[in-house]
Amino acid sequence: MFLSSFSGIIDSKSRIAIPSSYRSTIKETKEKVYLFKSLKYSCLEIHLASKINSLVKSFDEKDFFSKRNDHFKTAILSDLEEINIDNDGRFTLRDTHQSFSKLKKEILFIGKGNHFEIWQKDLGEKHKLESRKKFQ
Amino acid sequence: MFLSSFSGIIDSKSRIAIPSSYRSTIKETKEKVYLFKSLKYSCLEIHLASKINSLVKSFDEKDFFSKRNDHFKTAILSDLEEINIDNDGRFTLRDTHQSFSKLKKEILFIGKGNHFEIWQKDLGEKHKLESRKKFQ
DNA sequence: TAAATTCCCATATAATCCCATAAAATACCA
DNA sequence: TGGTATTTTATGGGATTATATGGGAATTTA
Repeated sequence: MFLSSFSGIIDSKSRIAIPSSYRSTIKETKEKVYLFKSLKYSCLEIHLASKINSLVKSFDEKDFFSKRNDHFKTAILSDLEEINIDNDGRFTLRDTHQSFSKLKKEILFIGKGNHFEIWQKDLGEKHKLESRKKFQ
Repeated sequence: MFLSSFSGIIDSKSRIAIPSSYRSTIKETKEKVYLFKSLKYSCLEIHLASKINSLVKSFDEKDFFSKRNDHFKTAILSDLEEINIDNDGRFTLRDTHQSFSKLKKEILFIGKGNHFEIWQKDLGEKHKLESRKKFQ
C-alpha cells in the first residue's frame, strides 16, 4: 500500500525522486509502474500494472460499441505512460505532464492505498485539508 | 488493551519511547502498528493493523470515479503510516506529524482501549478533564 | 553534432542500529 | 520486613546505514 504523504522536488533535470517508502512498495509487487493525468484533479496518478490492466479489462468487457467506454479509454490511455525508475529511485517528467499538473519545484506525494499522486505542493495540501473536513 | 496515561518526551533526535505497558500489548498481538493524524483532535492516534485493515476494506475500490470515495481515502490514508519500533521501544516522529499535533518536548500518552493517543501534555490533560466533566 | 536522456558517482543529511549509563521496578533472601 | 541483588525501563549519544540531491560522464536521439 502507498500510505502517508511526502514532500519532494523536481530538480534542474526534471527528475523526481520517488519517496523510499513508495519505492519499497513498488519493489515488492515487482510490477511495472504507470503514470497518467488524473481525471479528477490537477495532479498526476501513479498506478501499478495490475490496476491499469483490470481497468482496461473492465471497460472492454462491458460494451464494445459504447462511445462512453471509448472516450474513457482515450481519456486514460492517451496520456498514460510507463515510467522508468532509475537506480536512485528517480524518473524524468515530461513537459506535458508537468504543465498539466502545474508542478513547480516543490511537490507533494499523496498516498492513496493502491496508487499515489503527485501534486503541486500548495494544491496538494489544500486537497488534503478539504478531504479531512468532509470527515470531521 | 491500551489503558491508563503516561507522560513522556520527544528527545533531541525526534524519537518517542512508547510506554512499556503499551509495548507489551503490541508485542502480544504481533501486529504492525500505524500512526495517523486524528480527525477529531490535535493529536496522533496509534492503531493496530487489524483495525486499519477493516477501515480500508470499507472503501469501495470498484468505484473509480467517485470523488467522495477518494476524499475518504485521502482523509484516512494520506496521513497514515506504519511505524517502525526499534529495539528500545522507540520510533522517530516526522515533522509533519509533530507540527500537526503541536507536540513540544513534554507529551502525554492516553490509552483508549483498542488504540492510544499522543498529545501535547497540556492539551492532553485538558482533554481528560473535559471528558470527565461530561459525566459528572 | 547539439541536445536530451540515462547512468553513475559524490556528498550531506537523515534515519537506524547499537551500546552505555542511570533510574526505577521487581525479585530474592536473611 | 528491610535491605540487597537483579531485571527492566528511560534516555543520551556514537557509529553505521540509508536516503536525498546535485552534477559529471556516457549514451542515445534527432
